[in-house]
Amino acid sequence: MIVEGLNLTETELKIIQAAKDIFIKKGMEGARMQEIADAAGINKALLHYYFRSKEKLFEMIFKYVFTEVLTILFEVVSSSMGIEEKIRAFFERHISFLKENPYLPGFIMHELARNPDLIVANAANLKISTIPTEFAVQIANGIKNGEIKEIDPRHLIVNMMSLSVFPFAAAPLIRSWMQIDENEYGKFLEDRKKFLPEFVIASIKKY
Amino acid sequence: MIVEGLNLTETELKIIQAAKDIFIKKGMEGARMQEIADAAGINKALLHYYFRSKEKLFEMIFKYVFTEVLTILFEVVSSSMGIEEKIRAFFERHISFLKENPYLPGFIMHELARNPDLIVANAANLKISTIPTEFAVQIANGIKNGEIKEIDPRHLIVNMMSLSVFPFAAAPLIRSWMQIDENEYGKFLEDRKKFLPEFVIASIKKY
DNA sequence: AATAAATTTAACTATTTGGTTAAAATAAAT
DNA sequence: ATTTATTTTAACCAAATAGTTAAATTTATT
Repeated sequence: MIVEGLNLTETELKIIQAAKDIFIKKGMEGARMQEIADAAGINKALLHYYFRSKEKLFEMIFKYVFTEVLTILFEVVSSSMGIEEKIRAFFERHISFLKENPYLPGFIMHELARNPDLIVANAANLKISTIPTEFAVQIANGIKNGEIKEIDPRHLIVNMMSLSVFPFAAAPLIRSWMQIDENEYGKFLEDRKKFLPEFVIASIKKY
Repeated sequence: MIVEGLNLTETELKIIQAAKDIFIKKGMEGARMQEIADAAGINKALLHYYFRSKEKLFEMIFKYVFTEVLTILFEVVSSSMGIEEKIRAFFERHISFLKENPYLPGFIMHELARNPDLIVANAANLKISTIPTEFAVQIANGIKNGEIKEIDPRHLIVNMMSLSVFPFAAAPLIRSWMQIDENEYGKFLEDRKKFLPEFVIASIKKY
């Protein structure tokens, strides 16, 4: 899974899973090696026996998580659907993914702020910039055909990301404002799966 | 400024300003007392002489920053303008504010994830939930009058926040994707001041 | 059974860091 | 000039934590 291709011991897997959870929840600086060892059901010595240092372990986890996020993120956008269908699919899938990984947005943003070079090192490999090109072309065609308004595809993509991600990154804040519990907030997020596509489509469609 | 009402020594001010900058950039756990002392141009002993502990200092800074953000955030929303005017004013002012405090969104989100109780302690005092009520009523009226579509005001507000805040919290990521420098990204954000109001208005207006 | 590999135990090192202390030095107030 | 408040110096303490080590123990391989 995480290590490209090859074989992973059961122990290595347990470590990686534990490290992923804890790093994502607490960040690189907040995470404790002892805590990771405990969560993996092993001891610190063995943890260092498998992964030399906290940094190495973190970099590996970050790389994997970062890749996973970007994949989910652009998978739909670069698919073969029509624009409206694509927008609907994006929010459906992206919000579902974030519901299962609610701490992910906060994690990535914080680690990015702490050490922006993490991207330079990772993003470079990950054909980031090339993936959404198809979508940009699609938008351009839509504009030509008169189906949609003249719009900068970059703004549109950033908007879709914003609308999808922010409510997860700011969840406790928004919940406190709305004065609802986690369960109710889950419904609110579920609502958005239907609401957001209409919101976005309405704003770019020509009448 | 930060301490309600009263007199602040020049030294106290220097400390508070330094602490604010460093806490916002590095977070509570990432910040170092030595670094704060250095940035304030004093020494650690004096820093502790004024502010007993890191926690006390942090809590004070957080409280202030949190209040500042919420104020800016809801100031426009609860003003006396019409809906469209209000939406335009919101993005104009909010994006301007964030441009001057680009690390703020990441900071607040991270600290909230780390310790959600920070809100319970702060948000309670800050009439958070009451402020945007006017806006909700305004939306409700707009719907009745047939000016705008039926829309949950909560979604609208969360959307406006998302569109405004996310590009700052995820700046390094987006910049890396767009392959542009800080200056160009500044222009992109400036663009959004005009683009976002149209985007939002188009999606809620009835035709 | 014998050998090798994986895991635990537990004590230890080194470093970082928040926080303290007491005395000396400087600046401000009277 | 004398007293008081502020600031520096610099050594120090205590706690947390990443990382190491070597021996013992368990588990898997042959």
